[in-house]
Amino acid sequence: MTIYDISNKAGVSIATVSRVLNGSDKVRPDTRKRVLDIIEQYDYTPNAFARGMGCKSLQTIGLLCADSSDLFLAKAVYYIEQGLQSNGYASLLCCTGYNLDTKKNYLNMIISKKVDAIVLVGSHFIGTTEEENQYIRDASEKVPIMLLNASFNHPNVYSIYCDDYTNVFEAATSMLDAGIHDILYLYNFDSYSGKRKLNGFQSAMQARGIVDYEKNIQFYEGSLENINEIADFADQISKETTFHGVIACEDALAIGCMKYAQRAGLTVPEDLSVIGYNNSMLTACCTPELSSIDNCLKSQAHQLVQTLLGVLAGEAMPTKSVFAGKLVKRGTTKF
Amino acid sequence: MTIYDISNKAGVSIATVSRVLNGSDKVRPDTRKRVLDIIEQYDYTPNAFARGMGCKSLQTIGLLCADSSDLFLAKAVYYIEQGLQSNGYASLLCCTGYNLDTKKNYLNMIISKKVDAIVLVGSHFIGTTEEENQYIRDASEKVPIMLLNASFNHPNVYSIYCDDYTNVFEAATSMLDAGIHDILYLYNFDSYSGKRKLNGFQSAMQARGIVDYEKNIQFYEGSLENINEIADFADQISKETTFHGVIACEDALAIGCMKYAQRAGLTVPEDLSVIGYNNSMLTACCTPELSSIDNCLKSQAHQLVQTLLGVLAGEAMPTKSVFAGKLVKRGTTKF
DNA sequence: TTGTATGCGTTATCAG
DNA sequence: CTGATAACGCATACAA
Repeated sequence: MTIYDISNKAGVSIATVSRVLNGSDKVRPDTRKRVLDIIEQYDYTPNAFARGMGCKSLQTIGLLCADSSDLFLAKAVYYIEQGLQSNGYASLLCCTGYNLDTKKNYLNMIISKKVDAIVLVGSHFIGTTEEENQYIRDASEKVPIMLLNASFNHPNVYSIYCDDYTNVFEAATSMLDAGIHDILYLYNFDSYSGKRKLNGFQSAMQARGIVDYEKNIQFYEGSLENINEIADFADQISKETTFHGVIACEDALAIGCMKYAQRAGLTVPEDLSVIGYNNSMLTACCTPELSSIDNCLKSQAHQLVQTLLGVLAGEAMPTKSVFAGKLVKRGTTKF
Repeated sequence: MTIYDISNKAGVSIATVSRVLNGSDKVRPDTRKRVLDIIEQYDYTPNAFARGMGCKSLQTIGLLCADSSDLFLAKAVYYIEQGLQSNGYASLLCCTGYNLDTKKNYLNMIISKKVDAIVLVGSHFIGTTEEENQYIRDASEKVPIMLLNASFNHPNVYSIYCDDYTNVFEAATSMLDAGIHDILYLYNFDSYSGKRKLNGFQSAMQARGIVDYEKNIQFYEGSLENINEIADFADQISKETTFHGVIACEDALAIGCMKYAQRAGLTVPEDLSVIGYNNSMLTACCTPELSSIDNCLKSQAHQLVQTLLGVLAGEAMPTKSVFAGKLVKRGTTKF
């Protein structure tokens, strides 16, 4: 079924069919109805590729996400897709994995599909060196780039993120204020956001004149899926250093530490205070419930969609939208 | 940048450029190199739409998933995408939501993009009536349809699933054997898989001559994200009926029940035995750890990809691949 | 081994 | 309001 078949059966030209398809008002009502009936009858759908050749907007946004099975990223994707969909945009979602070259390839691939804009979901797409980020600059020449939970200064790149630095800084400071000076900082990514969080921790330690805190900064490279493995890791650490508080850059890491505490016969929060990050559903799964930093993902996603719509409408929009997160206090902290 | 620009700059015809692009061996090495250099230099990527017009395979598979933020579905998508990618296929992922019409629209949309096959991730796409499933039959006329965690009899439709019926039947029977006769069955979806699980429970009850078990079958319609809301729900139920065992069709529901037990001062598993479903990371997040039915998602995903590759290669492949799940016993059961 | 010409299914620009 | 026709960028049979 092509537009030609429909035009034949309806006794009109393809131009008229095209007009009906695209909602032009310059079609006589009865002609329109005749065409629509044929379309309905033969269950005709225009060929997306031929349509794409016309070079106009396809009302499609490219979504790039490192790993759709990550709790945080999956939720982000969900919010953004819903927001775009309710504004008439379809989403093209690609999971790139964490390899830089793969990310570049996917980005090029998705641009070649003539998307109206690209959303990079999560901070894994921003590297540290100029060179690592060149592919983003290149892409921004062609379409607007939206960043969720990351920041990057460049024309046609819009950043929406949460002030992770301050969040961790304040959480760490609260813990110090509560008299806990030996804090374990646990992280699992060197992404943009991961670095900001780490810096927040370091600054808080320095500001209070804590020395030797570097030995309590630990990188976990396993999977977040495996809580018991995280607990093992915490157990290992406990043999080399002491800590009465934990700040983790992911809720799963924090819960792994709670499991370690339980195994070691420690009581949370009396013997060990724990703070997670993302304020995910995991916070309610453990006992006591996990205190966690909320980086207001939902608001970020909403702001991202609004900004994107504005950009596409040609309006001037803020290149940076920064949200303040907050520590949601539950049972794993006593302050 | 088009194929014409490249051909001009390289001093060859577009046919030659096309051959280089598509890896034809009928190009002289030095010619190939010249073309590749120009392509590299101008960072040229072929237009995906023009390419798609040629009507051949685009090495792309359409993935439809109701909700990418669902823990189980997100993981399924991840496994499938990885499997396809490592076999040279790109994935087009769409999150449809749970509305039937939306699902139909997405299915048509994705078919119009000339995918080589479609994977319906999760059992939410299979309805009970002939009519509800007509859209799947229609789609199967055009491309192979792969079902993950669901079953549907129709030519060109391939089902990969776990025997949910037996899994729940056996779990319930084990609980009955352990002397627990008042079992709460908690579920949140009437999907294909949801119905099979429920049937398994009902059969087990009937087989043992348990009467009045229907009042202990409860449907939870809230979000799985909110564990405390699930606990509230369980609390409500406990006021109308008594139960010393819980079987839930999702780990999150089971954990909600554990939270209820904790609030009510009940000890798990002494006062209440709990079994979840999916054997997800949540099982390790609670105390005691949750016994859960493993529906071997990873194996299902692997089998799906292998079957799909076979189908696309024109080989005869099994229309049904059924896996046996198993109960992974942890701390919430004493049998 | 390389080049030429045609078709793919739309949209958009003209005429009428 | 409607129709004819030219792009759009690429793949490919057919020629050379």
